[in-house]
Amino acid sequence: MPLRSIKPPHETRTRILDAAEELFMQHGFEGTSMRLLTAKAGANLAAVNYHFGSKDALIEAVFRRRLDAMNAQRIAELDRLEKEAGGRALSPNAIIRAFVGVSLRMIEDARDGGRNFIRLLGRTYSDPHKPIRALIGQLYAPAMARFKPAFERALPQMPRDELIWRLHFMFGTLAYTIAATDTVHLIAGCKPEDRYDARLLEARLTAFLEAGLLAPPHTAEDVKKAA
Amino acid sequence: MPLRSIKPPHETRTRILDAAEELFMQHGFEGTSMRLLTAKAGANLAAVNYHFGSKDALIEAVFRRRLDAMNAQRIAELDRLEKEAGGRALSPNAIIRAFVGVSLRMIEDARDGGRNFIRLLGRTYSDPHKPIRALIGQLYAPAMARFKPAFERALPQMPRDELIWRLHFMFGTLAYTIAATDTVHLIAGCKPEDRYDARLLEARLTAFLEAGLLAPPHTAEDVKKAA
DNA sequence: GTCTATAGACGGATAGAC
DNA sequence: GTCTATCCGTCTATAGAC
Repeated sequence: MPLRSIKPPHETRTRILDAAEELFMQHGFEGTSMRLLTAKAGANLAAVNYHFGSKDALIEAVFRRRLDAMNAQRIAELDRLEKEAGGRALSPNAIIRAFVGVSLRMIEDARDGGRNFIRLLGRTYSDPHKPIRALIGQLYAPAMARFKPAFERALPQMPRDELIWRLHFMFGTLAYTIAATDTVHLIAGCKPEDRYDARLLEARLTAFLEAGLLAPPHTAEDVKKAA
Repeated sequence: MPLRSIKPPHETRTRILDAAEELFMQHGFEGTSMRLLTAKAGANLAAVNYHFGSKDALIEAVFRRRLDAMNAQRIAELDRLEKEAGGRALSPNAIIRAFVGVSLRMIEDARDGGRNFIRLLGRTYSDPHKPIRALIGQLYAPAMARFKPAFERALPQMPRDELIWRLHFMFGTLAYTIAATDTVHLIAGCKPEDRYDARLLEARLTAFLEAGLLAPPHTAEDVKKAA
């Protein structure tokens, strides 16, 4: 058995990606220097350029590593549900769970750093930087193309533009929840005990999102009241 | 009438704050240099340190300028509603509108730059940087202290921990909505026409939030399903 | 209050030895 | 693949003239 270097748990490339997830989450992309990052990864400063080419390419690699797998998991889950249902339409509740469950379960995944990534992802949704937006949009496209028709089928009576906005709101609630779950104390005054119990959080969030998705449509009067 | 400098519409201090809102929104705090910022403001590089002391102090001033007024407006609106209602409890719908309306109306306010601030605010909610979090929490505290009891009174039957989570979700939906309203096309595939009609957006968002707030509580079975 | 000039630290990226 | 050394640009902040 060959001697292994002192460095692992993982290879340099992997350690850099792990460090990047944590530091980008904490300090943002521009606020994270390659010096700090490589130091945290136990790698040399030049290693980022050797393995990824540039800082920007590293950022892209960070998202590709996880998002493709996450969205594949969502689609597989939806496939499974539809197969189980035979020809019957799925409930909105089940479709919501298939989407949000993947993210929420990662909150608990402290072992391999999924928790860092999911929080990074949550804060990146509200980053207006164009290349980032384009990348995120591209990586989500397959899942969106699969879930939107599923919701349309589950809610055939809902106007399409209303549905789009409600999916948008749901997406936003999820994004904020995964980015800022540890700020509930802003509202509570103290931290609830269950904040990292993914199953309880999924039940709470799904109840909220399902009700919002199925809300009665707004009326012309509601629009007038908003003056 | 004395000759005015070529520089105004506003004073240097104001122009710096306006430029800061726009650039911080676009590039984040760390991604915005004082060189670019003062250039955009038509001011000298040294002006930031003269007027604010440091970059960090400028960041704080950017939030103080708007948030105190916004939250005072929210509280005044709630005062007015309660006075109108005499002793009767307010509807959750009305309380929600009093809170979200202030933010949503600013989305349309391109004239004095409120739109830039509101988008900056939306993305700052998911910034984990501790001093920023502390500042935001501090500036929101008076409004939170006023709105939480109002919701509790409107929903006396709802368990307190459930209410806290639902307020948290509502806060998050609003944050994402104001930060990323121009990304609906991610879901839609094309941009809806009404994205900047504040009244329509308020009606849509309020319908969603009210339903989520009033959702039936999750059951023990829901938690089990989330495995 | 506004300017120029500059200090002094830090940024990403690369060349070239091993 | 990994290292050291270094180029060169940018950063915040300040000193001091006007």
